[in-house]
Amino acid sequence: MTPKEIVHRALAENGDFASAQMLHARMLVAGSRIGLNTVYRTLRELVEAGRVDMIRDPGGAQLYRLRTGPHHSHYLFCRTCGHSVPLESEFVERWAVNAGQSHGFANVEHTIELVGVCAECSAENNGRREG
Amino acid sequence: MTPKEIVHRALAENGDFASAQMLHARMLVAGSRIGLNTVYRTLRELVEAGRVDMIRDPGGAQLYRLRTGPHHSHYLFCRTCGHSVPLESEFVERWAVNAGQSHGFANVEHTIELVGVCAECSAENNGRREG
DNA sequence: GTATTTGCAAAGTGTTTGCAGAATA
DNA sequence: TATTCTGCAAACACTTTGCAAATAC
Repeated sequence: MTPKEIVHRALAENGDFASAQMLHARMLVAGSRIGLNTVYRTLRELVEAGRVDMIRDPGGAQLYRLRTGPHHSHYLFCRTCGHSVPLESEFVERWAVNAGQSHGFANVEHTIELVGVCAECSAENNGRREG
Repeated sequence: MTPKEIVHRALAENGDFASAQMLHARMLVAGSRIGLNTVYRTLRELVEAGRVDMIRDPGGAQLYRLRTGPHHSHYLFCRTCGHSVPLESEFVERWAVNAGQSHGFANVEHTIELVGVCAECSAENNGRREG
């Protein structure tokens, strides 16, 4: 099995966003002999090829997830369990393009991340308040 | 001059987004004796107090900028010269809240960053193509 | 046999923490 | 004197790079 396949499989089995190191650990547990640098390299390639979406952890770490549709998505991410939901984001896409154009900016890329607590995790914390 | 004043002044003089280390270097150059950890600490406090906006560099580094208005802003950031423009973002703000609610997420925070090349930098690169 | 790919470990980057000394009340 | 704040340097987490062995053509 080539590294690319190993990484792809790990992403597919994981489903949600995971860090390179998490994915690497899983691969090792699954019996694959693969280096962390290869995982990073492959993930970078997949991101560049548009087959994987990448977001940034609140701590700054990069998290990866197999892209579901043909376009890049923005996600709603649960800070408690890590579950993520792709969003219908056509509006913001357009807003982003507009904002760039109206200020004379070229080659505008955007990063949009929503982080909260999903319904399930909220339910578990019913009696508690955070903050 | 207290560290808080030093940091605040450096932010004010810089105007645009700058990393903690850049700001620290400036302070040293300006003759202030201050530690990098104090800069980080103070910046964190200012962010928590809502007086400074923080974004993330494409490389993951944290950049800080004195907040201009009463609310947090989103910015259009030039990847070439580092210049930033605060955006009118009421629309996305609402989109973000909506997206969170419609999926049952609570305490949703958002990160929205637009990175491109500003008009001036584009002009300088007229004959060139990137990528 | 040459060019590419891989894995290990070391280096690099940005940020946070531990602790002793200085300033303050 | 007790408390808080500050700076240095070390620790820390994540990512990238250097290099030799393995693989492919």
